[in-house]
Amino acid sequence: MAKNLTTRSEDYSKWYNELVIKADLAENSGVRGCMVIKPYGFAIWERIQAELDRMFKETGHQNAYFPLFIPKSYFSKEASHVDGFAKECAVVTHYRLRNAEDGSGIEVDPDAKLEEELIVRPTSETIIWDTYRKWIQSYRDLPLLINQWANVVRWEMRTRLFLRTAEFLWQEGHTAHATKNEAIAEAEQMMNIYAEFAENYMAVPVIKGTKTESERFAGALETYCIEALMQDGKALQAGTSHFLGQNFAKAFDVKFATKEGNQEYVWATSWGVSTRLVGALIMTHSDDNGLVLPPNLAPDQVVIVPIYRSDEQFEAVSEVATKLMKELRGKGLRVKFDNRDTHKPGWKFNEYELKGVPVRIAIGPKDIENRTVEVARRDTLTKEILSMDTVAAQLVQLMEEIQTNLYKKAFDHRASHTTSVSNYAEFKEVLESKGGFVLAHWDGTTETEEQIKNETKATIRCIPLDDDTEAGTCMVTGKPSKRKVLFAKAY
RNA sequence: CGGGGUGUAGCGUAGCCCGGUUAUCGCGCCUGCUUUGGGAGCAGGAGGUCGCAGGUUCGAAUCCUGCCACCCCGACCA
Repeated sequence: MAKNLTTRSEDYSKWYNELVIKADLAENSGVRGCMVIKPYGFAIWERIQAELDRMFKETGHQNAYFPLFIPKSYFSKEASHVDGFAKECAVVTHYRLRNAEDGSGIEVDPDAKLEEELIVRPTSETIIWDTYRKWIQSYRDLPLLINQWANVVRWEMRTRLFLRTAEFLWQEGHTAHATKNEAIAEAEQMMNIYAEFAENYMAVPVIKGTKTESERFAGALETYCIEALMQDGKALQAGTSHFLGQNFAKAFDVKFATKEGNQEYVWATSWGVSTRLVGALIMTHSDDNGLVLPPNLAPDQVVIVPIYRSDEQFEAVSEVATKLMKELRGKGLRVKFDNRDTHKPGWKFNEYELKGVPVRIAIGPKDIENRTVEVARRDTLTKEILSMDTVAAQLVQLMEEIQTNLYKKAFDHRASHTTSVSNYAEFKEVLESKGGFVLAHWDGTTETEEQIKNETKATIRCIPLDDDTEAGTCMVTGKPSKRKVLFAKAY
């Protein structure tokens, strides 16, 4: 087991580490918590990208790309924003190296000091808003709906594979609107898209809500989020969408001429999800045999493993397998035929289980004789013999079944690990004994939130947007509370 | 940055307290034969600056000093 993976819970780290290493998902490069993502892990990220990108474009967004380096001065224009990120920025101070005069190797050339330091983007609001000033003049230029797929760097003090790495891949959407309501609607729309993606593609049930003031994004007036519950009872923030008000417009002087001819500041949103989603996927569905991928997201939905002894048998099996592969692909399935002769069937079975491929098909001499195939499900670990003539249609159905089953399993787990409590003692007891989400009344103050965090390590994950709005009194202070909010220990 | 811990082959490790031939074992890797419907068996083989630099000693993986890296706990956080 790799020693250089960061984990927190003993029981949990065991299978997580095993999985990540064995499944060839990724390798920690060892450099300040950066991460090398191996091909299979990256293929999962590419699936996430493909589906999200489609959803963004279907809602009128376009992709663009902005620079990695941000001049320091841009950064200081929005005060609360710089407060939020100042402590975790990588800074470029020089642009050249030289050979050391004493021959000791390479050193930074002191003559190549930058007039103004460059910040490696921890997020791109500042450079994007500086650009938007030049792009937006009239209400006809609005709304501006742009997304960027990029890497960002946050110099975290502690890192954790997939969940918190120093450099990570993400998408960040940045939009500008003519009215406040339109911007709020955009932020809410993107939160809903994230929730839809999490639930329909990742098969991860999420709670939609808003963040409390202390958990809010630096510079935002409102932060919408989706919160998921992992198998170990800890919460994971899976995506955020921010209503930024006119803060960035004012800081970067982005005004537009209205129909009436007035100059007004635009209203902004930003929203993002990251490679953390791969972590969410792993931690939601995996079992002791490894990763379990939902069909809608799996890079390979079906893998065909040939069984054979002689070359003649291999030829015969290959022909049937290739034909089946084409038929399945014709039905829109992502299929791989693993015809490597360097590994035995048993080895392949284990490998694809570890990698979480939803369905495995084995075809051997017996099957050719009987016109059958052996179909194995990853989610239930069951096998059945199906007729070769009907298997293609049945598999399309099976994909939906597995997708639904995984979602239901995760949903049931969350349901049984969500507890509504009426007092602080019970709150502590539940956190201690079974963890998970805890719903409780809170008086709405940062002080009480802070006190609870210090005493229990639980934070308010969100103020849910559901209809359960029964009023009550705060479990700590007894002051009035409009509704119960969602607490949990979080990653 | 504070507190604890660990560095031995691609991975995981024994040896260190109490210095002494050629540094242990497993997985993986290579070759050959037999195997192939759940991680094959046998035989042979390759692979090591024992984290780095000093010191003590006839002799250091082992003892001492310094440094480096990584891991765990805390502050920070998508």
